[in-house]
Amino acid sequence: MANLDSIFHGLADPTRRAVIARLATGPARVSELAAPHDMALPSFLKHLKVLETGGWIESDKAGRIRTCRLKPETTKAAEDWLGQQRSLWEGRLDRLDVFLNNLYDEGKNDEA
Amino acid sequence: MANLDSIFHGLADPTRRAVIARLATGPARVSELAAPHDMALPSFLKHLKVLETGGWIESDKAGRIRTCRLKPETTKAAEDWLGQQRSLWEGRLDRLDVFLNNLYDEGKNDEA
DNA sequence: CAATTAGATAGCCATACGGCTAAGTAACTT
DNA sequence: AAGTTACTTAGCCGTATGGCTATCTAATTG
Repeated sequence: MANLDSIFHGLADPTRRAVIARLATGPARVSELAAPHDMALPSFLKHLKVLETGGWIESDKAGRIRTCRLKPETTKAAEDWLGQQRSLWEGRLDRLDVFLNNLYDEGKNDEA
Repeated sequence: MANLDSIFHGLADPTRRAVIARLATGPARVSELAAPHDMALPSFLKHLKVLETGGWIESDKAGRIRTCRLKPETTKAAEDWLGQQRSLWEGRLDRLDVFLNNLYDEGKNDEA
């Protein structure tokens, strides 16, 4: 599995996110992926390379056609990391909740 | 809201992810955030700046102490984008499912 | 076989990134 | 008032990024 640095670096560019979104709907050849993007092919190929390094895509070549497809498990790695932060955060809210409930309970004790 | 480029760029570095993870457990001052990281303070401050640009953190200063806290809504922006790709992908699987079911139904027609 | 197509590679360029040191400022502490 | 603390700013340095053109190879097509 690619490391988180290269996974997130893959997402930090609109061209690359567009490629991922396109490939999420199914495989495509290089020229088809490149077509919507107003840049020279070698520039675009660098983006594909970054996506490959990040574990977002894989490809193989038949004749002169290279077909790329998404590796959707990489999405999971990214989502997992974000989810862990969320649970840290929500755990914190939980503890705040406990804290506030304790305050409330103490208030009730004061009333008694 | 920060754009997706800067949001994901914020995550593409281990120091910055560690800061986010730390802040997910609660606010902290700059020196406290910097302590675990073996780098000069100005280098570390650049990372904080990247996180601020990416909408991951905000801060304010009381006396000479700057306190940073997480902006957890930014996690949502990142998760939302990933979720959209997932639903594209899963939508594709759904359509594949429909396709396979159609094949199966046609098979039944052949039997009849 | 000649021409075209699909992609790959090499290398140039400007800017961004991620590290550093040195020096500055503002706020406590003594 | 002097010293220390907590950042802050300026600026240098090497590498990475993201764009380009020119050129190359391999596979089809005519």
